[in-house]
Amino acid sequence: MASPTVLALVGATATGKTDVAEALAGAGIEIVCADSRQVFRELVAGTGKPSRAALAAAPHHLFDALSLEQRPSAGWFARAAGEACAAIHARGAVPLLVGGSGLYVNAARYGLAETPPHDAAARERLRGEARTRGAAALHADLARVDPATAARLDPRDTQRVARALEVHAATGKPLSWWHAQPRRPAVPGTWRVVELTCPAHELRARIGERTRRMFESGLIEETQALLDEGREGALRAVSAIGYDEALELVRGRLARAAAEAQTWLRTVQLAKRQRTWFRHQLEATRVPAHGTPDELVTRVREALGL
RNA sequence: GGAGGGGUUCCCGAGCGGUCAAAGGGAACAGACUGUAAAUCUGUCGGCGAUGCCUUCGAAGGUUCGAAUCCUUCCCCCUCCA
Repeated sequence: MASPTVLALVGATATGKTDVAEALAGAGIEIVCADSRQVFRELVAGTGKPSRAALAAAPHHLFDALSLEQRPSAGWFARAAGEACAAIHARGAVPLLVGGSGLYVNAARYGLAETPPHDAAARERLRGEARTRGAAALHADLARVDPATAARLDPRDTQRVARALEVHAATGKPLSWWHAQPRRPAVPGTWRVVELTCPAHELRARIGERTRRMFESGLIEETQALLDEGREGALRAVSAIGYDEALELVRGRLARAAAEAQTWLRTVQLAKRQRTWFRHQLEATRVPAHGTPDELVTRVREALGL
C-alpha cells in the first residue's frame, strides 16, 4: 500500500495562506490548523482564522480545539494532528496542514523526541531558581548533568536551559540523549510542503491592512467580551499579538492608534522570525505569493502536486 | 521683551575636558531553534585598504597638548514671566 499523502501550506503571517487553503479545501482535501493561536476557540478576529462560512463549507480540524485556559505545545499538536490526519486518511481524503507555526509542522512531519511534556510545577520552580540564583547557576547545573546540551545553549536562554533540566529531572536521562534517539513522524506519509513567500516590504503593507481590519472588525469587541466573562487572566497568559494591545486599549492604557501601531510592529517582527525559521529549518517548495488569487492557487496546486 | 531648559550617531536618551565612534533602550539586519514557537535566545549596528586611520555630538569661530563636554556669536525648539 502506497504511503499516504500529507500536504502542508506554510508561510509567515499575512502571506495569504488561509485564502489559498480555502480555495483548495473540499474535494477530498481537509484542512488541519497548524497555528499556535488559531487553535483557541475564543480567539477569532485577531488570529486570521478562516471565516465561519469557510469552516462550515469543508472539513476543518483543530481550529477551536482548545479553550483559553488550556495550553498548546508542539507535542500536543503532533499528537492531535496525528489523530486528525489518520482519520482523514482513513476516509480516503488528504490532509492539508495550514499555518505559520513551523515547529508544529516539523513536529508532525518528523516527530519529537519522546521526552515528557512540560510540567507546569517544575517550570515554575526552575523559573524561580533562575530569579534567585541567576541564569548562569542554572546553566552550570545543566552542564553537570548534560554537558552537550549546556554547550549548545546560551546561559541566558533560561527557557531552554530550564526545559533541559526539567527533562533530566523527570527521566534521569539528559536531553541530548533523548535527541539522539530516532524520531517517529507523528503524521507519517509522503509530505509535500509549500511555503508561501512574500517580499518584506510587501508583507509589511499587508500586515498593515490586516491589522487595521482586525481592529475594525471585532478584535476590540471580542476582547471586551472576554473581559466581561472574567477571563482577562487567561487571555493575558496566552499572550496573543493584537489581543494584548486590545486589552490595553479597552483598559484605557493605550490609545487606539498606539495599539494598532504596536500590533503592526509585533506582527512584522513575528513575520521576520518566521521567515528566518522557514528559510533554515523547513524543507519546502517556495511559492511567491503574488499574482491574482486564481493564479496563486494554481501555482500552489502545482507545487503540491495536485 | 525678560528668566530658564534644551539641540548627541535612524529614533528615544546618557555623557558634561582625555580611558568617547560616544552608556542604555528602541528600530533595523543577520542568526539559533526537537513539548511556552505569536515563545525564548544570540550577533551586528558611522565609514574604511581596519590591532590603525578618517568623518560624527545644531552652525561658525575660539580656549586647550587634547573638546560632545569650556568660552563667544548665530540658527532652531520648549517652559515660565511680561
